[in-house]
Amino acid sequence: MDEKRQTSEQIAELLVHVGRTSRSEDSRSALTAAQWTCLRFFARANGSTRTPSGFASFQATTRGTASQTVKSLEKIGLVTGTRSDRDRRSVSFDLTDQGHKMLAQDPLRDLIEMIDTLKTADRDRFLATISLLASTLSNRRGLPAFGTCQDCSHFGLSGDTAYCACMAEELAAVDIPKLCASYMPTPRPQSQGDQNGTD
Amino acid sequence: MDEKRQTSEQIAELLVHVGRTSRSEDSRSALTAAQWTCLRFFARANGSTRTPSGFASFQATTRGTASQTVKSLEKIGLVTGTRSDRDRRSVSFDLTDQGHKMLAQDPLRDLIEMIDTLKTADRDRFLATISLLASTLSNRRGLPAFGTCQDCSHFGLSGDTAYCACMAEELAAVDIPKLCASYMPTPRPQSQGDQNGTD
DNA sequence: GCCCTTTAGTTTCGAAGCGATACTAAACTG
DNA sequence: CAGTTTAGTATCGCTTCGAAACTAAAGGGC
Repeated sequence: MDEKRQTSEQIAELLVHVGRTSRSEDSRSALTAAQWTCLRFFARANGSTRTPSGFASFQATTRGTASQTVKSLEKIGLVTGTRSDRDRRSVSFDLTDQGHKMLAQDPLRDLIEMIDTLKTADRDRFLATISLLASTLSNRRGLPAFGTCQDCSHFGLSGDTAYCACMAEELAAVDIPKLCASYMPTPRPQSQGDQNGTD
Repeated sequence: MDEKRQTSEQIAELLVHVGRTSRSEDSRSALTAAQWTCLRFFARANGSTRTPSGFASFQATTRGTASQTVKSLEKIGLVTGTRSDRDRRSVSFDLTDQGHKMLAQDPLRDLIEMIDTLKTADRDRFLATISLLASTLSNRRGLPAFGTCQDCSHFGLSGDTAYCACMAEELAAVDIPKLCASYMPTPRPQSQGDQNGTD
């Protein structure tokens, strides 16, 4: 009983600790933690989501702060913005070549490589648990969930073209595995499909 | 192939995200993230470790910064410091009653309760994986490891009294499950470090 | 068509956190 | 008993972030 509680505390603290130390190795990192997160986010979010507002809600910060972060990345040439045609207020950002080059030096690489060395089964279980924690946490906090289009309840296939019911439009193939701010989790029937391929 | 890499990236980002959103719910939290971490640390570290220096190395920050954080907690009455008799330079901090009361509202509670609801097997596996990640990460970064006395290689039992080979003294029962800055992982089969105990 | 509200994005300002530096005092070294 | 190391503190300046005010575009109702 108290044993359980202590284990949970330990896990929580380790989670925070690992997250914290992974974000920006020391302060001699090329970018700040917020800048890295933004760069990563823009690399992984779909067109209508990689905007200042999208990043603001992803980071649970204000639009003003998010705008500053984006602007700083634009100033050093890592991202470029283009105004949307459908909505002339909206600006969508893309990584430049330099941006991609910088992303290759993401301090998170250390952690990622370390996770890569885990056994496949361990990694999958770990992913399942942390996903659960993340989604439960964010909707307990009232924060919007972020997920990929392919996992979204707005997602549909008619023939061989993907479709987003939320945008009410066709979905480019490249956007299917990307993050979307309008993500709605599909009611899921508990995970199955074990793959017993060990690493 | 690339599937694996993508899973690892996803895990790493979720880790950072969960850590980040758990640390301080918004900014209307009573304390800052650093203050919460300090309070938590002082609640869990043993007498010779819950000092400004101990917290500094735990947080991988400077002693100056750590000192400020501690001072701010002292000013609002959550911790009190007492000078050590053995070393008159050193100050050990304890939580006051108010400090314990505050800790009960730790924003990390949310996450802890959530982890409590996991199945025991899942929780244990999760702990094993994240512990591995945390320790690998910290010694890749050259950061000192923190662990409990009972898991430490300096720990010993002679009869029914616990003993710390590092401090060269008896260990109070209450300190056995606590964090120590002088923690040395017990040699796992394969690790070959210098056993030069003095630092 | 026109007004009113909402939303995307930006700018400015003030507060707070943190790192660097310099300092005091106590403990070790030889 | 000098010289060095270590614990802790105080100060300064930079950076970051949130709050609030603002512009401009879109939507809604009539």
